[in-house]
Amino acid sequence: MLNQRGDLDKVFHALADPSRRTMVERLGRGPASVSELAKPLAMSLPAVVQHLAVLEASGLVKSEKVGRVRTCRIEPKVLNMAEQWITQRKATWESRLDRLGDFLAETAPETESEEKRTDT
Amino acid sequence: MLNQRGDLDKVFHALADPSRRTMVERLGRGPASVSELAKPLAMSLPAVVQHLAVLEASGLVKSEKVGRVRTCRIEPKVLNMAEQWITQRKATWESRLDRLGDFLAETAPETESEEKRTDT
DNA sequence: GCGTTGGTTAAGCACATACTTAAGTATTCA
DNA sequence: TGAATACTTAAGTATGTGCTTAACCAACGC
Repeated sequence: MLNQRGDLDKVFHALADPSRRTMVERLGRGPASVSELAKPLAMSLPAVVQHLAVLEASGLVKSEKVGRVRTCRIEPKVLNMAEQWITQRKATWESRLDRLGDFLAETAPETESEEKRTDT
Repeated sequence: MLNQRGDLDKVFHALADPSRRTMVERLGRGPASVSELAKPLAMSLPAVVQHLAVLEASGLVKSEKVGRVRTCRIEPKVLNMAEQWITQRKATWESRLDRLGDFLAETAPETESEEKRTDT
C-alpha cells in the first residue's frame, strides 16, 4: 500500500522547486541523462544530482545507470496521486457551492447574493 | 498577469505540508475561523497562524477579520493553476508515448514490448 | 470595568534545503 | 595506457522551515 500522507508531502515538496519542475518537464519529453537534465540549469552538477535525489525520493522519477551514464525517466503514477488530491478538493468545494446554491434557491429566491455563511 | 513560476513554487510548497493540507480540506467544506482550523491540529495557535500565512502567501486562502474573529475561505483559482501544470505534464508525456507507439508500429511491427506501457 | 475569548507578535531553537568547491571513482575512447 | 567523460561523495555554509513559549492587544459579555 501507499502511504498517502507522506507520499503527498514528498511529491508536492518535490514540485515546489522551479529547477525540479524544469527537470520533470524535460523528462516528460523523454528519458534523459543527468548532464542533459543539468544543461538548462544554472548550477553545479552536484546540485542537480541533489535535486534528482529529491525527485527520486518522491517517486516522481526513476533512474538507472548503464555504463557511466545514468538515465532518468518520469514515473507518472505519483503525478496522478497529486492531481487526484487537487481534483478531490475541487470536487467537494464545488459540490458545496452547488448545495449552497440549491439552498438559496429553495429558501430565499429573491435574496440572490448571500455568501457569508459561517454556519458551524 | 500572474507569475507562473513563483506562484507554482508557493502553491506546491504550501501543499507540501500535511497540516496545511488538512486546513485546505477543512476550508473546502466551507469558511472557518482560525481556531476552528486549529482544532484538529496537534500544535499551538501561533503555529497554525504561521501555516495560515503560508497558505495566504500562496494565494490558496483568503481571510478577513470581523470583530475579533478571522474568517478564512479557500481560493480555488490557484488550485486550478497547480492542477493545470500537472495535467499538462501528463498530456505531453502521454502524447509522447502515443508517438512512440506509432513509430514502433510503423518501423518494426514485430518488436512489440519496447516501452513498458504502464499507461494509467 | 474586568475577565474571557480569539488572535497577534516576538524571540528563539532544532533541523532541513539549496547550494558550493574539492576530490574522488568508474567507463569509454584514442 | 592514459586522458576525457560522466557522474559521485564529502564537507561546508547560508538561509529557510516548523515549531515552541511568553507576552501582548482588541473585542465581547456581564
